[in-house]
Parts: sequence; C-alpha cells; structure tokens
Amino acid sequence: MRFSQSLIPTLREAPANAEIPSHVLLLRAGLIRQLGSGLFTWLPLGVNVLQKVERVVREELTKRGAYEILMPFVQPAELWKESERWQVMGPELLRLADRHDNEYCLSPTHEEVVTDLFRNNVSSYRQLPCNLFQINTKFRDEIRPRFGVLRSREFIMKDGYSFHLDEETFDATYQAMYDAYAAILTRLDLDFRAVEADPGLIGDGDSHEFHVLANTGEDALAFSQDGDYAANVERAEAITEELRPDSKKDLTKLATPGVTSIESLVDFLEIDIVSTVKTIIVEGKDSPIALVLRGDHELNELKAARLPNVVQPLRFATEEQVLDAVGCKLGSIGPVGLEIPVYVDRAAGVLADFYCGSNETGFHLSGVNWDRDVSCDNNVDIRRVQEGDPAPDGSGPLSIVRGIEVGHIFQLGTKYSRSMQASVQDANGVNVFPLMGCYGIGITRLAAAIVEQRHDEIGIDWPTEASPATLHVLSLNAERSELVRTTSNQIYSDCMNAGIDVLYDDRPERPGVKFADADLIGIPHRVVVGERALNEGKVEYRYRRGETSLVEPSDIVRRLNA
RNA sequence: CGGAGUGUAGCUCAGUUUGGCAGAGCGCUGCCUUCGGGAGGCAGAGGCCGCCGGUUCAAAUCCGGCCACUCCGACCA
Repeated sequence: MRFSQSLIPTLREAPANAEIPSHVLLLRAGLIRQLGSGLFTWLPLGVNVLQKVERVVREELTKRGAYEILMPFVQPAELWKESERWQVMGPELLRLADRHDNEYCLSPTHEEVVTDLFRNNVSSYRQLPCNLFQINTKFRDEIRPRFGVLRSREFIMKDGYSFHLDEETFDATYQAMYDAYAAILTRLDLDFRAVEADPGLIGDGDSHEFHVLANTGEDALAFSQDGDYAANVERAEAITEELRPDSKKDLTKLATPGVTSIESLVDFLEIDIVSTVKTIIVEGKDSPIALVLRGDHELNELKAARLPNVVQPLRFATEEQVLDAVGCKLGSIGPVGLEIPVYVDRAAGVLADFYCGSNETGFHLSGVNWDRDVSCDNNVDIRRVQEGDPAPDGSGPLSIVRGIEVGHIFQLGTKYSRSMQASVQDANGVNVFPLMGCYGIGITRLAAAIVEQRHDEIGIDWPTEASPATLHVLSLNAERSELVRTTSNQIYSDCMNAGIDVLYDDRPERPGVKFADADLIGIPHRVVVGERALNEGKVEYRYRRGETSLVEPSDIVRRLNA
C-alpha cells in the first residue's frame, strides 16, 4: 500500500467530539471517519485491520467445525413476529417498510433467520450437530451511541449458531467455541478474561462473556486473585461468611432532623456505616417491595429483578408510591413495621444492633435487631460484589477490573427452535426441537478494544495479527536521492512479492512528518531508508519501539519471515 | 427520554457579552530557502458563520422555532 495513493488522512490534533483513546487514535491515524452518530466509514488502513481480525476469527472457527454463511441484513417482520421478538424488542430494533408497505427490520442479530434456514433445510438428526456462522453488518438503534466504534449503532459482528440433538454435543460445541474465542484473543495478543455472565433476555442456560481488559471498559468484572473464579459483577454472587452476633441494645427512636441519606446519618450520629442498613422500595406486581442492604453496599439491579413479584425490568418506586406504601419520605425508610414484602440482603441480615429509618420523616431507629424487632425471613443475595469480598467458590478475595465485552456465548435452549417450529426427526422417528447455542464476537468492537488496550502517548501499538500492515517503510528525502528512491522501491516490491503487507510511505514529506505518522499508526516493523545508512549500504530496521539496527536492504524479507 | 454543552475554512478554535468589511494557527496549492523527529519566507485557494423565520438601516452576534453532534443518566447481543 502506497501512502501517497491511499487515503490515510492523519490528524495532528484530536477531533473535538472524540473522547476515549480508541476513538481519538482511530481518527487521528486515519483508519476511520465518522458519518453520523454511531455511524462510521472505515478507510483503507481500517479495513485492513478489520480483515485481519476477521481472518483470525474465521481460522479459529473453521478449524473447530463451524461453517460460514451470509444472511440478509434486512429481514421480514414475519419471522420476528413468529419468535415474538417483534413485540418484545423496543425501539433498538429499527423497523421499516418497503414500497409495498411490507414490514422489515434491520437485523441486530440473526436467530430468526438462521432458525428459518435450518427448519427449511434440515430435517434429520443425521445432519446434526450443525454449527454456522457469518460475519455481517448489524444495526442496533442504541439509545445513546458513544465511545466511537466501541458502541456504535451500525457495526460488524461475527455471529454463530449451533443446533444439537442432545446436551453432550451441545456442551462439546459450546466448549469448542469457548476455546475458539480464547484462541482468537490470544492470537491478537490481548489481556482478556472469560467470565460467567448474565444471559439477559436471550436464553437461560450457561453464558460466558469475553472481555478485553481496559480502564475505559463499560463492564466491571470480578475475579479471584488466587483461583479460577471470574464473573461479571452483575452476575457475581455475594456471599457472607460472618454470623449474626447477639443483640445488646434496645430499640430506640432517634430524632434525626434533615437526615435523608446514609452518609448524613453516619455523620450526624458519628457511627460506622457498616452498622447501618438502607431500604429501597421498588415496584412489585401486587404491591411495592422493600429491599434492605447494608449502608455501604450497592444494589445489584439484575439480582433484584429476579426476585418473585418484582416487576421486570426493575423500577424504583416514585416518591408518591413510597409515601403511599410506607408513610414517609424517601430518606427515612426502614424495614421495621413495613406492611409490604421485605427482602433482606445476606450482608444486612447478619447485622445486630443496627441503625435504619423509622418510616417516619425526621426519625431513625437504633439498636434494631432481626427477628426481635423485624422479621428476616427473606434473606437473599441482591448486592453488587465489592473489591475484597470473598469469592463464592472460596478461592480467595475478589479483585474488580474493568473490561470491554467483545464476545458472548450463550445457550439458547429450545427457545427459537420451539417458537419457530424447527424440529428434526430423531433416530426413533420422533420430532424433537434441537438445542441451540449462540456465539457472538464483535469485529469492529474488537478493533477498537485492541486500540483501547494497546496504545501510548505517541500512538497505537498493533498486535501483529491485527496490524494494518506488517511493515512500514519510510523513505526519507527520496526526491533528492536516486539511491533512496531505488532502494525503497526495491524493498517495497520484494515484500509484495514475498506476500508481506507493507505500508510504503513514499510521500514527499519531511522526515519528521513521516516519523510522527509512523508512531501514530503503530505498525510493528519499521524500515527507514535514508542516505545516512545507505552510505554504508544499509537501512535501519526497528521493531516497534525497540532498538534500531542496521541491516542489508536485501535482508528485510528474510528477517520478517523468520 | 431527562440533564448539560457545542455548532464559524479540511482540523483545532477566536469573534457573539456591547449588532457595523469573515478571523488565527495547523493543513492545502505555487515559488524560494531548508533537509533524519510535525522547518522558514513570499504569494494564493478555501466560508449558506448548522437550518428556517423574526427584529433592525444593518445579524455570525439579538429573539423564536427546528436540526445535528458530544458528554452525564436511564438502555445494551
């Protein structure tokens, strides 16, 4: 690729509307341009990266028995109505009509279409298991696109779907896909974690997410430093090892004028926050429902939403609903005397002599004890785990890091095969609904996640397998030197003939400009062709930011292939 | 959708408070000098000041409406 003839519009300054490193650097290094909110054009260098990432993904999947297909991006509404997702999904599903007024959607994912394909073409258990994938554009009308290509509306994803007659073959494929994802991220030289995940609304079985670790990640991951436990904090179980001590104090009502938060209660009474509980009222199917947490803990909304009779998705009660159900304002709620269902988090349930709201505005209670003063029958896990909490499998304290979710694998069970009547005949001639698995990995998101994890103050640091090129050749002042010109042209054509990807900076720019752009773009191998070294018959070779060495021009290809 | 902010040259941004010739730096074109880490000089090109309407002798600037983009929140295979 000749720099001068390609379209590589590098920028000296960061565009004003880019905030995070991957967005800034992909723009500055000339890999992408933004068209609109959540919509991006990929320029030549960017397309190279996508193709490299796709190649790694394809190789790891096909060697594990998955076959590539390509399904339509625009899909008829009928299929989505069959699975009922037309009704269930909100405005993130972009719907449109054609000239005949028929309804369609832009596909965010392809379960319906692949299941339809399967039922129309597979009818015997002899054809199972079947594992298909595609790499295709997706569209999700995100409420708020952000973080550049990390959360865009239109994006490229590899999505795969497998069909199975029994658990055994399903488990084997699930494990193979798990291994494929780990292999992909390993080849891309990324620091990543596979974690237990919440399957969301898609399925109900096992689910794992693959996260690239980065400070800008949207997800928090909990993992034990010593053991194998790793989970999304949304999913991580919070266990409590302490036992409840005996009560020592009497229940006492305290006047606490103006105290409406745990922080102000702690300050006002000069007490330990760990001796307090907070009570949160959420909407329930029959009546509001109270959730009790230790003062320093945070509610895990996914856990709370799974409690019986809690509405899904979780909604906090309004001030009016609280006044109606409890009889006080938001800052004075407590579990004692409530006539609505009360769920107590495990950690709150082991407290004795604690402080809480009195359900009377302006007053709190001290010396409160479970069983004696208020029932603690519904002891549940509803809090977010914190740094230092014990891992639920006993493997030591948890650390919490941030990650970018690049892959997600699910067990779909028979949800789609059943709702779309995609049955096959088993060996006994009985029609059965196959088990399905679903495996996604974001191509464009992965490209951004790489930059997010691998950059420094001067630019990107591409892993070899995702780099827009293997080698960056800079010819310095070629217009003044016949020798520089012919040598760099020779290196370029030698590499092309040897199948090595080269970005050849043949522009008539000053050396400083070329060096700065090379640092920014971040291709791992660099060869500088200039008069200085050519006087000794050599060119300068450097691996990323390592030491420079002088090598024979004719030796470049051999070195890169070594 | 709620809250905050920004829209002026390809990019970064002044100018808007107090209405009066459309600006700077970088980038781009040409010439000269320089020539291994974003050079210097000279001469240029480049604008629907987001859009529509209003006020005014006069609007980038004031008023009304709309749109786009960014950030915070709710949402998220």
